[in-house]
Amino acid sequence: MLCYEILQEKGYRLTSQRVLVLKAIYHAENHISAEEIYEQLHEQFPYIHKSTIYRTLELLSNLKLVTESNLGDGCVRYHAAIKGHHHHLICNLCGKAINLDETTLKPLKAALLREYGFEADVRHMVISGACSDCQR
Amino acid sequence: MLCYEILQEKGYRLTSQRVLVLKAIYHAENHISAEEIYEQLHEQFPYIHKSTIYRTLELLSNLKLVTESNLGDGCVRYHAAIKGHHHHLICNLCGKAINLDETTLKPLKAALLREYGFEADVRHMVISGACSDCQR
DNA sequence: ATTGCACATGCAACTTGTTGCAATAAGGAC
DNA sequence: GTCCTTATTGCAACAAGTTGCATGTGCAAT
Repeated sequence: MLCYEILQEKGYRLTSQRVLVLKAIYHAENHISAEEIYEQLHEQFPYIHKSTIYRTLELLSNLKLVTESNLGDGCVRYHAAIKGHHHHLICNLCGKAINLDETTLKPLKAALLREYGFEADVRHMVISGACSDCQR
Repeated sequence: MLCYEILQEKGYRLTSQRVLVLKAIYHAENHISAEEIYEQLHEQFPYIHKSTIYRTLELLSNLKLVTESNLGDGCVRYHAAIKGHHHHLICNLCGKAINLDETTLKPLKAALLREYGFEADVRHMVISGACSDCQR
């Protein structure tokens, strides 16, 4: 798996804890929170410490191997960067998360660059509001 | 001030703590965090408890009297809703926050409604990326 | 002005995430 | 395989925010 090589290339060590965190993220169906990763791993491998999970996620995030999203429920969720980008529409009322197609954001990205010279990183984009079911 | 009436109209009590929190938010130059409000008020009025601040902010936010924004620095910041909406472009590199004009978001809002039936609440919108100064 | 009651507050215990530091172990040199 | 260096980990103390509950207080009725 490429990620392991990227870690080593940059001089980071390939520890069993890091491999386990990467696997957990890659095998997760959807976005997964730090706490979910911790609970999942700690059950099988009780020696793994909470702080290690958080520090590993910070590292992987800095290396762009995983993507962080704050879906507004109070915890940051992680996703394997190699699986591609998602954007989310979060319903404030029922909590549903709708995956958003990248093309919908392209005009905005272009407008921000044109008008503000701002290179938007839409990987982190989360838009809250009301989904079609929850509107009156 | 209208806010006090809105509180009472909905059956909430007008306590000195709530008045002080509202004032702090209205008099703040920019967005202000819960902790800043707490420190500011606790200095003058030591009887005010941390949990009261957090609960008051949650209430005011639910009543749409204040707007929450997560600028990505780890804490939620508050802003008086009556002062109007801001949107932010946050630079991942230098941390600068650029105010974003509402008109730039209108096409996106329309597209989300058209394509997903999603009524986006752009008051909470924060877009991260790289500002013009920080791009190579 | 007084009373009663439900809402709001203060408090303390708790949860969740962070940090400093000593012990451990990855991985290169031999 | 063994040794050495230093990044990484586990741990424990800490920080920030949340929650349950007894006490206090706004405010409506009298």
